[in-house]
Amino acid sequence: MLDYVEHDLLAQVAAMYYAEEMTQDSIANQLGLSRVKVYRLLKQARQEQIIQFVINWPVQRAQEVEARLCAAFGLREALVLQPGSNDRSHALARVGQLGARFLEQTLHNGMTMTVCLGRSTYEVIHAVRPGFQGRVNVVQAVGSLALAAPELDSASLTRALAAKVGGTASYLSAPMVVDSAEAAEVVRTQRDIQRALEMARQADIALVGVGNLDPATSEFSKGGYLSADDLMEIRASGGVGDMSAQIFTADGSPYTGGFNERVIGLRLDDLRAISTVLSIAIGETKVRAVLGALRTGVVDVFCTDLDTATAVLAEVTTGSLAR
Amino acid sequence: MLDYVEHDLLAQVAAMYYAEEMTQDSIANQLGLSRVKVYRLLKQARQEQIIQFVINWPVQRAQEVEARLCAAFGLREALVLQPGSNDRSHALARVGQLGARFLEQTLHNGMTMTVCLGRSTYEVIHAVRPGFQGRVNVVQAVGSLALAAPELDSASLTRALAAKVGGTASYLSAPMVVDSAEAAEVVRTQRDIQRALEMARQADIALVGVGNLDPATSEFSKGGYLSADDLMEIRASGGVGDMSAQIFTADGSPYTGGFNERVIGLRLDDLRAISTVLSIAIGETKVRAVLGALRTGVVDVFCTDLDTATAVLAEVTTGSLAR
DNA sequence: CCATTTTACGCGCAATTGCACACTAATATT
DNA sequence: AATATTAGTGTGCAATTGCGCGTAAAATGG
Repeated sequence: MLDYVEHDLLAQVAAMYYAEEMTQDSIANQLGLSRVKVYRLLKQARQEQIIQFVINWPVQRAQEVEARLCAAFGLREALVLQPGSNDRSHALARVGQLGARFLEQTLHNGMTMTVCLGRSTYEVIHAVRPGFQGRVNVVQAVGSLALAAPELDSASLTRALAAKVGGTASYLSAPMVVDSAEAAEVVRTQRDIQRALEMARQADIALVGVGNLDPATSEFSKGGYLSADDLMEIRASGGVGDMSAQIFTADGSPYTGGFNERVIGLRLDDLRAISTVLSIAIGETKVRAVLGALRTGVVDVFCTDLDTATAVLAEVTTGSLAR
Repeated sequence: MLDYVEHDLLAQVAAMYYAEEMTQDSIANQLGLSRVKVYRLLKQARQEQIIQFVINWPVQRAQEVEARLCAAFGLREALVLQPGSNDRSHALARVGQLGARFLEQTLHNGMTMTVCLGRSTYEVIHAVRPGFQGRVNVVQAVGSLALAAPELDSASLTRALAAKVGGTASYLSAPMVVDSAEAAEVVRTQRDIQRALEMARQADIALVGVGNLDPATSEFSKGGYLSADDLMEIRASGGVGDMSAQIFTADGSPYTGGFNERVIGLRLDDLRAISTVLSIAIGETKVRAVLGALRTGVVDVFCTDLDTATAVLAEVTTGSLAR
């Protein structure tokens, strides 16, 4: 964590440089530092997110599609980003912002929230603006995974979010997947684990991404927990995607092939009991996974972009459920 | 207002430059623009607040003092900024942020809010981050004033806030002060004025600054509405400060010397009826004005810095009410 | 206590940026 | 139609910034 005076200096310098558009040189003179020092402080300030660049995208939501999504899946709310005219490289970041705004609106003092893992989740948390929504208890919803990108892990995200909203972080200090259902049961009964899981179950809000089980992009395979073959087998026996590492089938029921039981984290039933489950996913490759996810009845608020939303709606109306 | 595609381009460029730290050159190449063009777009993006620099100050609130303020004046909430160790040039901006966070927490869909004028108010609005608190109706609380700094006027602030939160602006198209109480009565009965005032009275939240009546700094004298002599006379007959251009005395009662009646805007009684009046003020010169303001019973939430707060509390305990 | 590693600092130069100025196209004015 | 006016665009150069590298100070550890 950052010392108060350091933090203050970083903020000071960042304010002078960005907000007041002073040159690094004059900042250095005024504060009695060398210019290089100022340069480095600025770099650190960006790194530590002391300064954040909030971009006011011209958000256009596709309200008609939102309404159709709500109707089709019984959602409480849908947030569908109408993409910008030009490139869509920022699509995920912008959808993340959309989700972050929802969170900012919804989070209040004293609430508990629980977060899973993945890039979509990361983007949402990243887009949350520091402020004092204050005293939010952030709980890790699922065990840790040695990912290729460690900042996408559930524990990292828990920490990041807690830092942003000035709340406390509660960690689930366990691996995400263990070797057998029996081992998982043993782990789950450990006092600290049990406590963390119970806290997560009591959360007011859950933030979950939707994973597809594509060997090329799935976090499972990147983390080395499941080989491409394993994934293919799961898909062959009906799995289409996961939330919080709980795999489900195309009709939204839990996958019964024996993976879910090995996971330390919230179950689909646990999520269903949470009053506000915010789920985010975009991309052509995730359409079938999203369809399954929405059918689990777990999701209350779904956030995506127009392409994905229309693809999902197209899939559901043509009734092409065949695998 | 800004075209969607322009807005999108500005956001695009700003995102690439600031968030992704690309050089202006590479942005230009990628988007097929000249570098100078990119430079100008960036400049515009800052100007139009398409990009905003959110600085995460290490906010330390002086909770003990907050509690004492609440107790002394029956406030619902007090927000007192503990100043940073080094310079305090940013004090007002930081207090503004504190106020802005409160607003962001408090504002919800469909609410109505009303704003006055002044630098403190400006800073709060400036510090509100764009997002979709959505569909807030922002109403001008007091007529317009030809200020030295036009961006501090009630109408400008109304527009600025409405743009930020993506809501609608309702203007009170009248001068702030007219020549006589009779003229004011005539103006107030005009249909549009009446409508705007009524809407302001129904507001859920009011944002007001506290003015002192110092000829050197007061907006009144800068705007040429009151000469230094007039101000001195008002002070001599008991006026110590104003909120929403309504002057009050040291004990918090309305000033009866015949200025308030000439103002087109919310009266103190109107403000008192609003459930959340957020008031901001800092500075040694405002201590006596603040003291009076807090005694009017109008203010529900007061936001300031530690110096001002302690000075106000010192004043109230020593009982130095003498003018 | 000294050797070794780590951390912090600032010089100097190449890359990047800010901006004055000149130039062109579009629009308004006579 | 001719001319003034304005808005937009690109060139060139000075100012500013980014960062590799050598040096010194502080931490580590035997």
